Amino acid sequence: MTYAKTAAFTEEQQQLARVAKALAHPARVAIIQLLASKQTCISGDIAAELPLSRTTVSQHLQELKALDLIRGEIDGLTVCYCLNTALLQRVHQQFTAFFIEATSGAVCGPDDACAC
Amino acid sequence: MTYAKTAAFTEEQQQLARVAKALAHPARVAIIQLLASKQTCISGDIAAELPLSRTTVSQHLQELKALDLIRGEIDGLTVCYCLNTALLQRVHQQFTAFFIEATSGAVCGPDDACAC
DNA sequence: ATTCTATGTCGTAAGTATGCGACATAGAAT
DNA sequence: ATTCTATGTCGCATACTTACGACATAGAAT
Repeated sequence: MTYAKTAAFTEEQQQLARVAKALAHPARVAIIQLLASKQTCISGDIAAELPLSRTTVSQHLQELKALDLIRGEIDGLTVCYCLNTALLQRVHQQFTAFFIEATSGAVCGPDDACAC
Repeated sequence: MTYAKTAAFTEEQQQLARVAKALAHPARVAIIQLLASKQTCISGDIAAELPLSRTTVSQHLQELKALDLIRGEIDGLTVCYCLNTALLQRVHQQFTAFFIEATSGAVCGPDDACAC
């Protein structure tokens, strides 16, 4: 039974890790940036703008959609994706809280040394 | 030749993805939180506080160290880890820039609808 | 010198991610 | 009705991650 000690951590830690995982591939970062830049929620044009096959892009989209970071709406033949900005704002707050917690402590030596 | 389209994305996207990947496991989130909470940069005590074997924790530590997010300093028999707060601050800024970019655009319908 | 202890590395097993071609589906166009 | 087109799903190959026991190393303690 490898893989799956995840449950042993706090929900907060799991949530942060889950979102981090969604951002852990440049294609998904690129997709979010694309959706943010275009006013229109482009659909399969996303695939055309990325150096990946349509299939692979579709999978990345599903991963983002599974976390509800993006949403898709069918419009006839095409599908229209857009960012869930409300969720993204909440996630931003979570990350900020984490980083503030992480950077508020004792500082390491500026070069390479621990402050032990 | 699977795996490795990474190079086709911008350095910025790759960098964000790299760090996100480091945070993409609750154990590593927990490690950073632990190091932030303890004043002393504890070493193998980290392993004792996590529900994972010493080996596995060591691997997670190496991953964080590889990105320079944490630093280790040998002190006799024990090793003393601490956060690289300067880097963490820079990373925080990168994430913030990304999230602001992502949340500044057109907002989705509050319920479920795209604004296409 | 020998033993003890804290860490790290190796090897392995099993799960997961990445990437894509081929197929399926379903609306649009003719 | 048939064909075209935009998407999604399946299955596969390969690579990476996670997790851990067993071994290696190296300083401390006796």
